[in-house]
Amino acid sequence: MKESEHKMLKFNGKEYPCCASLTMGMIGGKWKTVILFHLLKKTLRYSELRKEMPTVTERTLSLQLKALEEDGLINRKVYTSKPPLKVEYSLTDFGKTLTPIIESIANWGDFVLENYSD
Amino acid sequence: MKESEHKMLKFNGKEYPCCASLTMGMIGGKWKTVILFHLLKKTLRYSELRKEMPTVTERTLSLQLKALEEDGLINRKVYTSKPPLKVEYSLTDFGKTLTPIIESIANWGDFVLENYSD
DNA sequence: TTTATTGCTATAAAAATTATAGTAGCAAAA
DNA sequence: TTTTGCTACTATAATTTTTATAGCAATAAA
Repeated sequence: MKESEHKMLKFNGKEYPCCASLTMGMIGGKWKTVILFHLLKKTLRYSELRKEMPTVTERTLSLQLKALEEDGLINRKVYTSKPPLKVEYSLTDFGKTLTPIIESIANWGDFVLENYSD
Repeated sequence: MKESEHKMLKFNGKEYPCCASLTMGMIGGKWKTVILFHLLKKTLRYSELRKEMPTVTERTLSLQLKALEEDGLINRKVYTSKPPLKVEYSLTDFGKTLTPIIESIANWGDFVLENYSD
């Protein structure tokens, strides 16, 4: 089988070479899982997310929120059209199917800190 | 609490704002989980990995293999110093602790294809 | 009146990824 | 015997992603 004949998986108009890369295409951005991790506990406003993730730039946060929304993983709700704005982000039902993955990713981070530190 | 006072987690000389970002720092490269996914089943040579991942460039594959090695997740074994070379990559014991995460990432990709396609 | 908050966007620089081509020593095919 | 291919990569440059820094408009508090 030639390289060009490698079977590609298609989802949401994008192509992936395997099931793992499909998942990573949706949650693999540097900050996407961190966003999802915080939204797991509760709905958060833009400014609340920013406080939870002080090291991410606003541009990146905006872009990743948009990507997550486009992939149907989170909802964006605007409560007032005039300033002060109130925008809330929450997991969709589809996004909630990621819960076990996000939790195990967070737990592995804790596990590493406890067992492999220095 | 000021932004600058946000508690940072330290591991392997790098700093992360939360446990999820620590994990993603190690497996969050665009192709790292795909590499790990293939090594989960068995040890593979460089050329075998390349065949499994035809859409990744060799430079990126090399760089990500090096990063995974530096983080202690995979082993690199050279069998002959003169050409033809034989280089094998395998999971370390530490890398194997990621098994449930990598598997759930791959399974979620399959799940999405089965239940949310078109 | 100055400062802060809201949820972002504009511009430019840095970092990550991709595209393309090339290396050396050996083996098989033409 | 010349061409082609295999091994595990590296070099250079282009593109894409992420970061850094600053700024917006409306409102409210100091």
